[in-house]
Amino acid sequence: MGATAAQHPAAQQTASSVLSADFYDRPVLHVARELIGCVVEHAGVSGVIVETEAYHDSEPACHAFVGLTPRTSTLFGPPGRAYVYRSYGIHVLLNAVCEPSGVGAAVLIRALDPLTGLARMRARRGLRRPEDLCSGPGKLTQALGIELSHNGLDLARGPVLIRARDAARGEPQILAGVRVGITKAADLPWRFCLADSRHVSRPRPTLSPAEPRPR
DNA sequence: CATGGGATTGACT
DNA sequence: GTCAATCCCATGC
Repeated sequence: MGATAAQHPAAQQTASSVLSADFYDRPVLHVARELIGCVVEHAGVSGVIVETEAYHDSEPACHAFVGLTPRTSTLFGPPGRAYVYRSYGIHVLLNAVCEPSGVGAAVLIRALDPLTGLARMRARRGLRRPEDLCSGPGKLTQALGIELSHNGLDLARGPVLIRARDAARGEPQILAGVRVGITKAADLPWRFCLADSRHVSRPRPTLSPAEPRPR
């Protein structure tokens, strides 16, 4: 195969098809990168994923690092479910659970490019510029109406859905960098952003190509 | 049962 | 640039 990794079969579908569990049943870093360009939808409100981060129970920034507890049971459960939790007592964050049952891993959805339901997003977020509606993990759950009650639900069955990338648009240009807002394992370059997107969350950090060229 | 710490955001100096 | 809001949950007594 070429320098660009082959795409997972579950991602090679029409733009409207929902990603199935086997898409998520793979190394979380692969899923995090390939979720860029996919679409998150809830009740007709949707956006294109432009920023993700990977978390894995082998590193201390991941909630699952502490092992199986009531909180982490979703993370250790089957792939393709939503892991939704409250952050800083205020915000709700959405993740996609990855890797087989028994492994605690997930992709944090950090930013969307608003696609449909812009009026409802503005109603929930207040009048904002389009770049402010979904440019952060707490912002996008508010814009889409995602709540704690969605924790553990199947992302292939809804009400929160993730649809495959539109293959007709070609491979997205993806940059990698360190994760945002964590103190442990802060050096891992497990953040992925769509290059050139104006909808990425705040610090537009120093990012490097996700798939480095041979030297 | 008490405590401490966040995978953030928006308002303010 | 600084900082408070606010709640779930892991941990320890």
